Amino acid sequence: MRRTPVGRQTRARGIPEATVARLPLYLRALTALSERSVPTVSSEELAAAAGVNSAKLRKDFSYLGSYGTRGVGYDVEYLVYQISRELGLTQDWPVVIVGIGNLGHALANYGGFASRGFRVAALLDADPNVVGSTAAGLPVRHMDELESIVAGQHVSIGVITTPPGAAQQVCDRLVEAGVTSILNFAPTVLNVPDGVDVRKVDLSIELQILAFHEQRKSGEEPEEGPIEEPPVRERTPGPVRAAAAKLRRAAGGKDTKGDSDRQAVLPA
Amino acid sequence: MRRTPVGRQTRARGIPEATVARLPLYLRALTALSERSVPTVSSEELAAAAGVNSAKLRKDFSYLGSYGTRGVGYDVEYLVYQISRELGLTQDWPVVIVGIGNLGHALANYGGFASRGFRVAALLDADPNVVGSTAAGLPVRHMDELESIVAGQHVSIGVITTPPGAAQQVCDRLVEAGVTSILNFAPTVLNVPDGVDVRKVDLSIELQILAFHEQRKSGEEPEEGPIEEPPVRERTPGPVRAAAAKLRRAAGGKDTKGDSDRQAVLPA
DNA sequence: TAGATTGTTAATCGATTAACAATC
DNA sequence: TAGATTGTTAATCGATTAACAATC
Repeated sequence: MRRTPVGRQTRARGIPEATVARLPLYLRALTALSERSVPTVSSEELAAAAGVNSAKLRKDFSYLGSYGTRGVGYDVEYLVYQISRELGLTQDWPVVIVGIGNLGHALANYGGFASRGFRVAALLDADPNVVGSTAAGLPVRHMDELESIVAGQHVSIGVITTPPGAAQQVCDRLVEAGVTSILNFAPTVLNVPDGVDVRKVDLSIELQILAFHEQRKSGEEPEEGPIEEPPVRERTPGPVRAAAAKLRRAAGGKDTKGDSDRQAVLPA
Repeated sequence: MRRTPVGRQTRARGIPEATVARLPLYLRALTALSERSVPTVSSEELAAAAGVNSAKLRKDFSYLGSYGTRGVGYDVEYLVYQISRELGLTQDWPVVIVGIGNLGHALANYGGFASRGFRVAALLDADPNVVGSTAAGLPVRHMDELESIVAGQHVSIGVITTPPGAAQQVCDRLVEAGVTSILNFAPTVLNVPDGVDVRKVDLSIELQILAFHEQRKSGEEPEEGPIEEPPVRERTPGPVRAAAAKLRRAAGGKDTKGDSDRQAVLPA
């Protein structure tokens, strides 16, 4: 366990992860208020804008310090600054994107990137046909340059948008080169040494979670197959694969969903 | 609170959200094992492949039922089927993608989409210049067709990849048309009625969370400015905006990071 | 039977929430 | 002062984890 020193003055270190994950949401809402020149905001209003409840917001802010004024609310600009600083956004974060396919392209063009301290230091790809093209005005450079770019530009954050098969290998090279934070879009579990953070963004997982809940909305219980035979449970493992796969394919045809009314969220 | 009936036979309903979110990870690891024709796997092995610890995995599986064999492990094919069914992946999920910019394009081409029951029913865009082009072999259709497509193809899942300004409006139309699950890539908080699920994928938020931890790794405490004056706390809100913004810009220049050794994860 | 591994219990930890005293 | 709203407390809830009895 890494132990960070306790704050010298007021605040104790150790902001809960759940709070850290919400700070960007608050910051976004505050930035919108700031652009509308709103001077102050209450926890109730800000919470509504960020999509959380106000008790949670106040608790979250209490980890940062006492930045509000009782009876009044929070000063928008002041809070924007405090949260930005807490998140480390008052400094510049050069980022490399590895794998310039469709997704890498999309990310390179993503506006929100530059807006908050993040700067695309380089786009990298292993494919000679891609290297030399440009994306978002930047040249795509060859993977061979990874190490020198990371070292030369002090890059500590890498984004992986390669095919899944290449992700671990790319990750290893990034870490070896000195990157200590990785945002992984490839559907792969990455193994990294201690001290390296990995976060993942996974479309497929998100869709599957939605499907889980959707299935329940349409009134379907996935427990036992309603009419069809439930797949035979093979107690003795061994040559059961083919049979099980067959069962799975057969079960794939089942679909009571097409009949249900799309509008009815909770049909009887 | 929605109350689902208790399972008729063995299992009680109500799988914890944290467990649901991990089922796709297990499924992916199991699918890889299945492709390698591995017949059985222990909780220890599977947990390692999925990047969790084995106690958690066994607890998770215990919510689904008793699908393992003591002393042996889990039958890979059988478990693939059970988890697929639990997640609702044994049925077909038509999906619409709204907003065919860089990201929408990338998603349309995403292979993992089709692999697990999800099928792109339509690509939609409001821009006449984009409508009629093709992405991933599918024609981009106009937003006007949204309602008829959702109704006609029983679409219950929508993916929003529009600019942030259009997201809520698109969301409203999707919900009105009958969509009850939304995956939102736009950096906007979406308001939806009860019964509609929203999940969000937000690059900017993920990067900010990484930056937070990265800042701590480089030994920097964001508490009080080390040398610079901490920004003046204006107690009386009002015309403080300009001053605070100025302070914020000034503080942006501060950067002790460039000096630190990229390799040293925990410098003293 | 002996060895292996699951499924479950119980303890612990972290996050959420309502309520309200403090205070502007 | 009266009204409003923060910051904090304490209760509750949900998730994680180690340990081990059950059992293949």
